Amino acid sequence: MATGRTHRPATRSRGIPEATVARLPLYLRALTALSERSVPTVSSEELAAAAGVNSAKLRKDFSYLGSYGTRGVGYDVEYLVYQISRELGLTQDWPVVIVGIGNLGAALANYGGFASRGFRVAALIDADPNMAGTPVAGMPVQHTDELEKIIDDNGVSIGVISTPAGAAQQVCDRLVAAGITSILNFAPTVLSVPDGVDVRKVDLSIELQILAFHEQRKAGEEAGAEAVVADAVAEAAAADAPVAESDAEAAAPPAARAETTDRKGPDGDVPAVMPA
Amino acid sequence: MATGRTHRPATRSRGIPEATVARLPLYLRALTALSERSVPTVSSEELAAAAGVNSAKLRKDFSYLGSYGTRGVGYDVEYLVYQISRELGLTQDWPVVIVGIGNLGAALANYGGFASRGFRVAALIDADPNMAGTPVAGMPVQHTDELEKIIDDNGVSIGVISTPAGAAQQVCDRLVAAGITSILNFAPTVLSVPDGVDVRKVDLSIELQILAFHEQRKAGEEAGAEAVVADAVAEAAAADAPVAESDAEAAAPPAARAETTDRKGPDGDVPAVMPA
DNA sequence: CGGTGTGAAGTGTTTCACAGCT
DNA sequence: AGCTGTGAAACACTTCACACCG
Repeated sequence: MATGRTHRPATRSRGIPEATVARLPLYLRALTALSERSVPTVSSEELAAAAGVNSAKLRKDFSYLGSYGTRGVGYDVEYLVYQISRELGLTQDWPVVIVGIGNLGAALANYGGFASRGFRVAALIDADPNMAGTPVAGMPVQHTDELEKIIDDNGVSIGVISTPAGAAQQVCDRLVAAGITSILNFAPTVLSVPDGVDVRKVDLSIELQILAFHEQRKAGEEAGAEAVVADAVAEAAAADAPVAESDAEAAAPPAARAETTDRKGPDGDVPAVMPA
Repeated sequence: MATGRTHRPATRSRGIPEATVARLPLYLRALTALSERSVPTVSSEELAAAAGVNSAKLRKDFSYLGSYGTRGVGYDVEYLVYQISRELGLTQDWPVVIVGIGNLGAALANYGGFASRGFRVAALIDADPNMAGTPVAGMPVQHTDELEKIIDDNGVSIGVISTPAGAAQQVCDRLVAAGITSILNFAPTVLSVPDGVDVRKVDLSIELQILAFHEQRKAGEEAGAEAVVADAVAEAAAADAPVAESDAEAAAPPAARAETTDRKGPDGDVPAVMPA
């Protein structure tokens, strides 16, 4: 392996739990909406409902930030918006570069949610020379050759990778070498980065796969045969006992099972790989 | 609030922990890559490295699926690919509809990662009548009016929402009414759905905000002033003692007060809100 | 040996429930 | 009277470390 990636000692950041940090943006969004409606205060119950969490969790989360509420009353909306923004570091301006201006990159460049939260798209970068100069979201696409210079000139510390999987690691290496320390990766690949560099990934197909898993369970359950079916199969297979049952559409990959090795597996509808 | 949403008893899915389910797609991707290179077997160590997790976790994860490895040898790649695919429900075909064909919707429609994993885009739907018929990713966009019919005709159970935030809940309600039970939401809003409907969300700006948080911490630390600063403030505030210190850029909203790190500082004062 | 599978220990997160402030 | 803030209990997930087996 290259460097120690996966390494996420989770920014033991002095105190705020990761799980809480991940929810702060959610609270902030809800609060912002309230603020726009000029609502002066909210109770943990109301805000929790708006953010889609339960109130105990919300109060516990806020307790890590300090005591920003008033007992018997609730929280002051404006004050909280400010405190959370500050905690998240959104009171400062964060220039970001987006590398890989395909469909997704363009979507990101046009995404209003960035600009509205202290993030400023400093540059759009693509390896295709033909794209250079083409305006996307009112901004000319620049060539990869400029990458280092752009990052340096703008003091960029956050990079977004929306290139095809094949180019991601390479782009990542250049970003890191150029001084970037936080990366948001949309390419379906595991990136290796040195310690000290933070990587978060968003994988569209993974989310769908997780949904499929639950969807499958639901189907199984309502079909009368408790979700136990798939289970029994798995266990039988594990136990190596040839599944005698007939009620499962699972278990025997054409020629898989006991003898393991050999064929490509299922009918052919098994994945087929291929990254974005 | 409407129904009991947020409700995620986490599909106590007869055993497999949510955290494990979320990693299965990762393993699957790594395995698929190995499979293409015709690698017959992998050790937990190797596969873990490829998937970006540690080997103990991987072995524990696999242990929930059954005993699919061979001691002293490792795992059979093809066999594991099949087992994981089956567990995730990818051996069957999942038709999905994408509602909201803007930049992001188009990007999703073109995303190869879907088709390659058993997901089939059954239809692209948009509310703009002018888009109807326009081909996106080789497929004509259909009007929202057709939504119910499309879902019914194709037996769709998974929907992707990539509309603006304002339209999301409404679209969601229609999807649910039409029989959809799993939703992948890209709109920056909390969706209310009845029990039994699964929602996963992907919020681009939230990911960036989390990165900003960590980035801020890094900056603070290397700036000599340990991250303890913010802490002292929080604690002082909690203790309710009016922060007498001078070294904190926190505590006072509207007319913020003493600045330490001084960085961009709250010159503009309290944020300024405004959502996506 | 080498590497899986897994109890047991360790760590992190959520939920409960209520004391304490306004 | 109402709602926050928070210990403590419950639960979930991760890591350890080693027995066991091919």
